[in-house]
Amino acid sequence: MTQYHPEEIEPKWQKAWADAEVSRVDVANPDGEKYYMLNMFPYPSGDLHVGHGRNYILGDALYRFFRMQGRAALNPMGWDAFGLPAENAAIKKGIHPREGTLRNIENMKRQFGRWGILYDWSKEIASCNESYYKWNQWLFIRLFERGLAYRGKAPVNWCPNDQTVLANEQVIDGRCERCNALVEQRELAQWFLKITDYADRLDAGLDTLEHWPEKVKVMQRNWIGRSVGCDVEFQVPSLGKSIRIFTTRPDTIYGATFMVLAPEHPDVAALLAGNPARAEIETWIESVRNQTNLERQEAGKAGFFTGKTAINPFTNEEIPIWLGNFVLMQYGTGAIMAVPGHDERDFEFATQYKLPIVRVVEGGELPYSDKENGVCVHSPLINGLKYAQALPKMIEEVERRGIGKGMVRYRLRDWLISRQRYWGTPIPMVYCDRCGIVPVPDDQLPVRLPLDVQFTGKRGNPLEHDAGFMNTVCAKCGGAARRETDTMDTFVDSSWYYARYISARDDEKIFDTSLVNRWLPVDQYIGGIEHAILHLLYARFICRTLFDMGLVNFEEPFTRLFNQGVITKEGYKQADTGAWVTLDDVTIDGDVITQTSTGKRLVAEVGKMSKSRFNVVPPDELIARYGADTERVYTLFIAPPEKEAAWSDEGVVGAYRFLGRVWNLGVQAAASGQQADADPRITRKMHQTIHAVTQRMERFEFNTAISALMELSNTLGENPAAANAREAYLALLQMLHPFAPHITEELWQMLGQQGFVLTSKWPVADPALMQEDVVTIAVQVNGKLRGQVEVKHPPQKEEAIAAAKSNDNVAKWIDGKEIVKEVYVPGKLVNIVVRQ
RNA sequence: GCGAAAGUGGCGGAAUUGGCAGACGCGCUGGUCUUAGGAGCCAGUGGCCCAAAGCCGUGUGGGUUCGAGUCCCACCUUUCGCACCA
Repeated sequence: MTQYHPEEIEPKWQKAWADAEVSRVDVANPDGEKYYMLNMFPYPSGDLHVGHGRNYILGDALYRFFRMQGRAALNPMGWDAFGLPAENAAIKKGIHPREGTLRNIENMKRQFGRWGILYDWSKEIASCNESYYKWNQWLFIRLFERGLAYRGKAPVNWCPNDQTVLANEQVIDGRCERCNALVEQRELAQWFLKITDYADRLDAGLDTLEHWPEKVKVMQRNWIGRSVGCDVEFQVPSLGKSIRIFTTRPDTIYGATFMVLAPEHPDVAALLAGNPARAEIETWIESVRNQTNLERQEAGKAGFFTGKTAINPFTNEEIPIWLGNFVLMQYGTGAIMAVPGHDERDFEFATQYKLPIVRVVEGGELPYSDKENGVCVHSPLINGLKYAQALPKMIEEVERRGIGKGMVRYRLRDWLISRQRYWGTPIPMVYCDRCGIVPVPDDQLPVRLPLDVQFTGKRGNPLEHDAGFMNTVCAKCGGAARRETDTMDTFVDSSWYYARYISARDDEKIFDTSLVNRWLPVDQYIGGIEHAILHLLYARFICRTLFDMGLVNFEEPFTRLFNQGVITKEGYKQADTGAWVTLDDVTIDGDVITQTSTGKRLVAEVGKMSKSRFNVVPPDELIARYGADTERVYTLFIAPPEKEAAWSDEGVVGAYRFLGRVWNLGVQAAASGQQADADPRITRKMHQTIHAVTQRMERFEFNTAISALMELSNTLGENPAAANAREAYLALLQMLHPFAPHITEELWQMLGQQGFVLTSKWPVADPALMQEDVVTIAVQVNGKLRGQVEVKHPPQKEEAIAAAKSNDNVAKWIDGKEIVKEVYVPGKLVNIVVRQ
């Protein structure tokens, strides 16, 4: 009997699919109803492990399923190819970022191929290629023209030793990860995209995303942080001006007993004039300035009285103006009215500094901030009202008096896209002494990244030392000018790539609007939860700007979103130092785990696969031993795909055995054919399985879809020579194909079928044939299971109850007792209730 | 602290609307084939006494119901997200 040799058949079918260009889609003339599915394009880090595989295998299984369902499925892939790691490798190992990146891309493409994943490579894109980043630059200029790209000041992490800007992840405990120097904060002029202009639309749009995980929408909503309230001016007589505050609770304004400003507030200097403690306060302000928000919070609330007062416009009382470390300059106006009776933070501050606390809302213990039930008191204009009525009334009054207006504010800040880095899209702007900031004209795009540069890791961005790049002429006046040396955040690259796939080779325009409108939005987007906020929010933002430019006719780029869970595996670390240990250095003896080389005690910890934990499972070895089909089946069988799942080396064997059994059934069927009589169990099981698997595929229940296929295979194994086994076996191959594409193609061919399984038509279940002719009914007495009876299909109530009562064991429990009630659940259960 | 999700055999996990808890697989036990088995095949496998019968059993405690893993209330644990945003 022929043995199952995955290493022989897998390359064969990978080549056959490639030769037949099975995954290529003609977007202008699709063959069927479009289905655009997309895996988030990866950063080409070089080596994929089985944890990464989950994402891509899942996508490929869906892709194959939808194709077999007759959809024109598009499944493109590309590379998020710019970014810091490649530049770090250039500094550390002397490999040019481009060279390293291209090499990694080649390897990852090879790995995708070995997994049997079908992408339409004719549409491949890599963000580091000119043909892509040219359009990134083009898009940036369009945003600039619309006032959505602007320059502003922002602090950066600066390493004084290396003379360079550091990303947050390069700062470890406040020090440079490379040279260990203390990192400073520096203010630099940088490019921003005005995402805040779209805050309201991005927030409202979330409500239309029915097929997104609730979790992701909540995270985005929190990030946008929409708050409705109003601004109010408080007069400061000693300064002869007013200070503006923002509040979401103008209904509590009668309870505002003091005011607090952020230490960075512009009026602080004037307010401190004449304060005897001024020097001390200024020292404090300086120390707070150097703290991050987190450090401020950990320090606890602190503040100082400025010595000046403001007038509460509703009580007309003088209230003290304080400075406080808990008030943030970046939000609202950097100043608040403090209502300690009805705000926990204000309450804490007031208690600490013995400031007056008054109640203006009745309903509970102070601080009381319940907006649902609280009722206003001591607030002449709104007494007796609840928040819902008091809020509009107070806003109206504030506006009538001309001391403020209703406001909606957001926590969302503008998107800082400047990176003082080489390996990214150059921002296509020029600084001219005469004309100021001038965009590079479209016909001069792309602004190319020079390839011949030195990577030292010192003196900042290599582009700043490249005279050929820096020096240019102004497009407006023709005079000498200097190029922008900042490059773009790679999230810009990924904010619109899903549209570029449709026109990946178009050199004339960013994409073909009519084709993009035909294929987008993406029907199914698949990726990790780590992109729940930034990538997905930026993509939604840029999509809206494209909509406003008339380039697309939809505002939401991704109709359905799926976040796969991570794959974990146990790693081992030293109990005392916490240092991770390689697997080959671990000795396990019952519950005692020791490090072989040192004899130290180790502890096992299950976590995400990563090189630093030495717990990655490389697919190459696994595939060499069991084949890609086994890895695919196991990966999808291991757990529901959205859940975290622990990889088990033993578990893989189960998938391998299953495929081995499917193989043996096929070999048997091909050799002997079917001589025995048709087995009605097989036909029933086949239709039941088709029904179950189809439904489970649609619901992403791959683990139970596979278990249904195992059941069908087990049923076939009980009677492989039945005359109807072949038909059921072919259906099994088709349904197994999305999970195990290679073995199913081989067996399909072995059984003399024409064409690919991939291009065959997904089987359809006949409900009439699913029906069992004998129905097993569970019998309970007083809700406890006491027996089972069989009745003919279709089951009748009277018949079922009569059969139940005549069951020996059941009779034992009801004899001589009064029957109170007989419950019948059609086709499933009888419950006889007797008086005890 | 706030918000969300989840707690089921030794393990991963099944169980549309409340209706036979533990499908499927791993592991384990026994058998079989074998020079050999970390391969294959067959059987068994929630706990309590070997079996039958029975009793117990889905984080804990209550409740609703003929019937609860599923619904309601309170609590415990874990994971994730947010965390001075006025």
